[in-house]
Amino acid sequence: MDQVKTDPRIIRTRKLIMDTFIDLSSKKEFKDITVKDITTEAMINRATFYYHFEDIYDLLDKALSEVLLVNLKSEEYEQEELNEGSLISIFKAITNFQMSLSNRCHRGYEDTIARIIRDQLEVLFYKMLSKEHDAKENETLKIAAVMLSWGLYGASVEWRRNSQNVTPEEYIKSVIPFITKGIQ
Amino acid sequence: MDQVKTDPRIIRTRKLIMDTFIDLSSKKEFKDITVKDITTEAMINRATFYYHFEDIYDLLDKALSEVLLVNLKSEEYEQEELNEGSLISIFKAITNFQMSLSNRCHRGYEDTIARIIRDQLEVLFYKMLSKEHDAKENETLKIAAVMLSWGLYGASVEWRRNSQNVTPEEYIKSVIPFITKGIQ
DNA sequence: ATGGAAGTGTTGGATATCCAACATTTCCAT
DNA sequence: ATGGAAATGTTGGATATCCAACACTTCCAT
Repeated sequence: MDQVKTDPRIIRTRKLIMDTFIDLSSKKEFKDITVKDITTEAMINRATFYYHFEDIYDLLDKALSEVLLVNLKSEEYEQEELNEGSLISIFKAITNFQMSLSNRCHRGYEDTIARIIRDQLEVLFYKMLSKEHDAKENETLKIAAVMLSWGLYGASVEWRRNSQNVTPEEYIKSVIPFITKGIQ
Repeated sequence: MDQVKTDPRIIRTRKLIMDTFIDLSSKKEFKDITVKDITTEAMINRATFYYHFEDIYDLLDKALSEVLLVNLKSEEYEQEELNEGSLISIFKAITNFQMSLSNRCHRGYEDTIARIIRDQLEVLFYKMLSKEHDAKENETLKIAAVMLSWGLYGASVEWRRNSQNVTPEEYIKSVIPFITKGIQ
């Protein structure tokens, strides 16, 4: 996969920072977390933080992406077809992730988080679509991926707001034919 | 206390190595643990191991000392007098430590471990004795510390072998007058 | 408004850790 | 016994991390 393996110090330090950040996130709101908080708690130098991340928003971005990736178990999906089964489990992963976030007070950063989720979904959908379609449809596939990611994300927001009385699976299942077979 | 604070990287790495070692010790016998095992598990470079420890015996030495120190809560005792109360709790610490070790298969290394325990005790006793006696008795105090450490250690071995039906406290309590007031 | 305390990013030189390579020793199957 | 595989220590150069210092911004008590 990776031609050059990354220095173990880098893996160690990034994990330390991210874990500490996620840990702190469950105790404080994001806006009250400073870079110094993280670095002292993680026992790494503040300068080292800036060696790995541009700023604290960059960390938020990467930390959430990582957590979401775990939920999405991306490598597995990339092997799969884009059908009813995989769509349902992706949707469940999204709602799971959002529910887990809601315990961790990131109030005021919904926009950032939403963008991160959609970015991840878009990449994933694009990969899956590419496997089943010709390369010359490239631009079309990208747009399709964008629409799918916004669409599924929007559905998850709607579900969280109004429909938690039904399971995510039930919620999304009925509309899947419109995705796979089109609105006709 | 420490005039120069030690580099956080050193603290981090030593802890990683020691924790990994103690962890491995509960799964394998000491003689089957290699330096490579430890370093790969701890995700640090083998060369780094030799930067901190002479060899694996040096690690055993330092790791056990550290664990024992925690049991002895050394700083606290150093404040205290050498009387019935402190002797009892030190004895309890020793037996505690030995019982915790016996779960961790260090078979064949009793001698090394015994030496480490006695060394630690000797240092502690010497400090406590020095506080209550004149500096010019120095050499005598050192010998007394040696005898106390061997004596208490020996008692703990005996207790472990033959007398686990009584508590360590009961076991040692009766003989304490011989220590504090002499055999007369 | 103003000054000071705390947070942010950045820098250069010091130090710890990594890595690959090497010679040596230990182990053990044949 | 012998040869090869694995473990041990060691080394030099590359890289990540530390630290102290700096200029700059943000906040907020007076």
